[in-house]
Amino acid sequence: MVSIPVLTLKRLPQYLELLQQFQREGQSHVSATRLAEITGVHVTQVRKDLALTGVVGVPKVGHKTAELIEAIKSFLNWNDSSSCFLVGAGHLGSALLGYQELSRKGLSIVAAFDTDPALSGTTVNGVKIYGLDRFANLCRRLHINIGILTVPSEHAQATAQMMIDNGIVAIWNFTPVHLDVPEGVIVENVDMSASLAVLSHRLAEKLHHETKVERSH
Amino acid sequence: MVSIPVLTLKRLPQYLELLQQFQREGQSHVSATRLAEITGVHVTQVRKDLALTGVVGVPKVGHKTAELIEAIKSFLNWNDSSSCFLVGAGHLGSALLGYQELSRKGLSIVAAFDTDPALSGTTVNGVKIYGLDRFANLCRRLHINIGILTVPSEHAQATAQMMIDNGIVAIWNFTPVHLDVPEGVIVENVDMSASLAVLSHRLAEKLHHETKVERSH
DNA sequence: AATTTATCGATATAAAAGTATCGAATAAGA
DNA sequence: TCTTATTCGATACTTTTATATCGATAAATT
Ligand SMILES: NC(=O)c1ccc[n+]([C@@H]2O[C@H](COP(=O)([O-])OP(=O)(O)OC[C@H]3O[C@@H](n4cnc5c(N)ncnc54)[C@H](O)[C@@H]3O)[C@@H](O)[C@H]2O)c1
Ligand SMILES: NC(=O)c1ccc[n+]([C@@H]2O[C@H](COP(=O)([O-])OP(=O)(O)OC[C@H]3O[C@@H](n4cnc5c(N)ncnc54)[C@H](O)[C@@H]3O)[C@@H](O)[C@H]2O)c1
Repeated sequence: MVSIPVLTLKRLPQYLELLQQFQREGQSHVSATRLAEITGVHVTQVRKDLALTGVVGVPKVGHKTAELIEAIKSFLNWNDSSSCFLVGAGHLGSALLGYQELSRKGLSIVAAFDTDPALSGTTVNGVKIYGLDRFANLCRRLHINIGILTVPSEHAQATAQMMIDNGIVAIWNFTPVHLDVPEGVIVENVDMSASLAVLSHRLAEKLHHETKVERSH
Repeated sequence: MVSIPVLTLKRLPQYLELLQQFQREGQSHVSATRLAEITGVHVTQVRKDLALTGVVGVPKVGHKTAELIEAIKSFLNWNDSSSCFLVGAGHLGSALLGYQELSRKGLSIVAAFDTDPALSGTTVNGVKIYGLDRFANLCRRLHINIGILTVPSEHAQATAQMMIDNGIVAIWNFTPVHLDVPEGVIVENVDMSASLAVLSHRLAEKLHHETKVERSH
């Protein structure tokens, strides 16, 4: 089996976003050239990425927008939605509970869990919040295999372990903690710090450079 | 000037997180070997990454934890905090306003902006929310050059443009929209969709594989 | 004091990702 | 109908990133 480059996987949602916009605008066809121009990704790269989803384009016209959207969605398994649990309904957790788009990306949060007794029993955006004591039972009964981790950093590892112990095999980790998990368990980190690091360094570089240029005049 | 690999920049916060944990545990020294073991990054890679920050280690003992922390922070410019504005104080926006750690990563949100009149004048976690009409004036007066973008997708491009028009040169973009900006403006996307895409595909792959194995018995 | 061991840091090799080139296909215009 | 322009998709090439190797160095051990 050909393994898909991670970077391709990461670019696909970007194409998808654009394609959906094009579709709303009523454009029936889109060329790789066009996608490349807008995203800044090299044309050849776009072609390679799209090729992996199995679509074929026609010369001079490109790809059928609808077909391409379907291809990407089905490739990412974003067509039918997977149920998942969220643990840690704090600032970030409740933002995610209120994030409508998730369902369009194949993810449906069916329940949330929090240690805070004040939150227990409440509902955020239609999702009920339970105490942690309910986790094991519900998780096994509903055969949940995706967990969203938004607890404070110091509880990240223990919470991840609890998830795994109850059958969760994929963790979407929003904490900056590196999770130590058994082989076979998928951990995907949403690394805001990483992104901020790039921003900070780039900006510092830019400002520093500008100061130098100014001085030299 | 040697340009720093993006991937190095993205790994640095991960090391930093670990180092700070080690420091709390009272470990005065850390070796690249150790960091490699925990993060899963190859030792040689860790060494190269650290080397870029200018630190030097000593054989057999590694690096001084405190020194390494300082080196990374100063390299990322996370020592002194930059002021920034946040636009779009909705679900995600207010989560970020409540995110204490930001200040430890060199970022200080000094004001937020939202079109919703109900939010105008309120305070979230000590940060005041203003109407958009106040943006231009405040932005210029305070010489803000970083903007956090958390408005609904359909307003992303226009809001980004407004930021740029008022002197913002770096945008931390949480929307899935590809922003079209003038040269010189830094855009850093926090791409949750990208991350989710990797998770979804990996999981689908894993589950599919397991089903196949089961069947073959 | 000599030896072992763990680690560093430099250099070399390998793998992955990105970019360029080119022929083939197809629609639109001459 | 023939030509031209545009796009596709395959292959070759380049650059970047990751991994392996190796000598040097400093602490710990004999
Ligand atoms: N807030 C943000 O915008 C943001 C951004 C990036 C990363 N993060 C990360 O996300 C994580 C959560 O951040 P936050 O700002 O939402 O924190 P928070 O304190 O607002 O929310 C954490 C929630 O988890 C609950 N909780 C605590 N221990 C728990 C446990 N063991 N099991 C279940 N629930 C538990 C708390 O009651 C609270 O409701 C942190 O690791 C943070 O670094 C947050
Ligand atoms: N909620 C999440 O967890 C989450 C996760 C990932 C990405 N995002 C992205 O972040 C963006 C915001 O998501 P959200 O869930 O916070 O949405 P939201 O609707 O909860 O919040 C948006 C806020 O922006 C304000 N707003 C609207 N137009 C504005 C304008 N022109 N200028 C200033 N403010 C304006 C609204 O009043 C609202 O308060 C979206 O693009 C979404 O895709 C959200």
